[in-house]
Amino acid sequence: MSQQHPVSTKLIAWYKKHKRDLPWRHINDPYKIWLSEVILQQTQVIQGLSYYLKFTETFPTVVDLANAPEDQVMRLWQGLGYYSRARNLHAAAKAIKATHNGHFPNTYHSIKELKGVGDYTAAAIASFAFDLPHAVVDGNVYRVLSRLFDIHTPINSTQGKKDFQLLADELLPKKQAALHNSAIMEFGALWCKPQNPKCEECPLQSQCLAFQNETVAQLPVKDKKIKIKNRYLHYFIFNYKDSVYIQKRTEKDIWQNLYEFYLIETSKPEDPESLLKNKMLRTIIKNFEVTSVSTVKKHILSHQHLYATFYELKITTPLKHSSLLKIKRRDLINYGLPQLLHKYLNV
DNA sequence: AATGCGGGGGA
DNA sequence: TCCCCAGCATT
Repeated sequence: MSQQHPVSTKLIAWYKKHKRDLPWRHINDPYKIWLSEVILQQTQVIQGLSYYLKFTETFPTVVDLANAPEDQVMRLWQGLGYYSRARNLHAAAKAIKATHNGHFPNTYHSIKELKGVGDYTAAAIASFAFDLPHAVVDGNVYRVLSRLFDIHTPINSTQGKKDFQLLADELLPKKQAALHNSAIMEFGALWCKPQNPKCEECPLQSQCLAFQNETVAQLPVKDKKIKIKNRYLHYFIFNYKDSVYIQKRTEKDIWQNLYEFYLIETSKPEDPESLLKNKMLRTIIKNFEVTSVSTVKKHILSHQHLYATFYELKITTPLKHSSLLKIKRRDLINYGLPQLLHKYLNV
């Protein structure tokens, strides 16, 4: 039986005093814990909170989620980003219904087999829902551990992932896995922050090697940086009476399985004049009246800069196009839309 | 090992 | 601007 590491003892003491009161801290339903963990992947608590409440209210059980149409799930996820999470969530719910008889898997390995569940999320669910001894390693843990032990191995390298997981495992008190995991992540989020960490009032200051060596601000080390791409999106909103036409994004690209208007994408900025002569556009519609052209809307993704223009077109005969879906404009509320479109439409 | 995937917030 | 956020899947 291993003794509790002094660092863990202090983290837990700090946690009991400073922890935030969050909805998923009061439950042990593995389904809801899973939901919260997927929502919080690469997402701050403040941003994910309302989505967690919406999802648990709309889908009280995993079977309710499994039975829902995908469009409803995507619509509910709208605005949260990383939409593969929603698709995987839905697929995993169906799998739990079909192969686990609606009963949430209760071992680390069976949990990790679910779509959208990796090392972190499997450890989180295993510990929070079943109190199994698996150490979580998320962005907070990387930061806390790299500073405490002054480790400069890049956290996104293979070696770094291995090293930090091993270290996290060593620190984990096997009989208080859930408590310890919560404590170290909350400590990273509230005290050992990326900028302006609260070193002066840190209970671990005396044993923090980075503090001693004055390397706190450099840690954690992360290599590579992504290259930003520019994309130019031209959306054509065909208005027929009180209807508009939308299409589903099915390619392996941003916003997969969300809906949008007819799109012409270019690699460079384009003038409305040249664009309206576009061949593809002309094959779809011959007669139209341009009622408005928006300003260029800039939309920032972490890896792409989008420049979008919206063209409102009035048409007098219905369109026939295999991929375009005709819906009432007021029914747009039922479809998951990229935030870019949502902001333009204000729905 | 490298890349793609959202959107919001803080400094 | 840049960085980060309770990461994961694919290539």
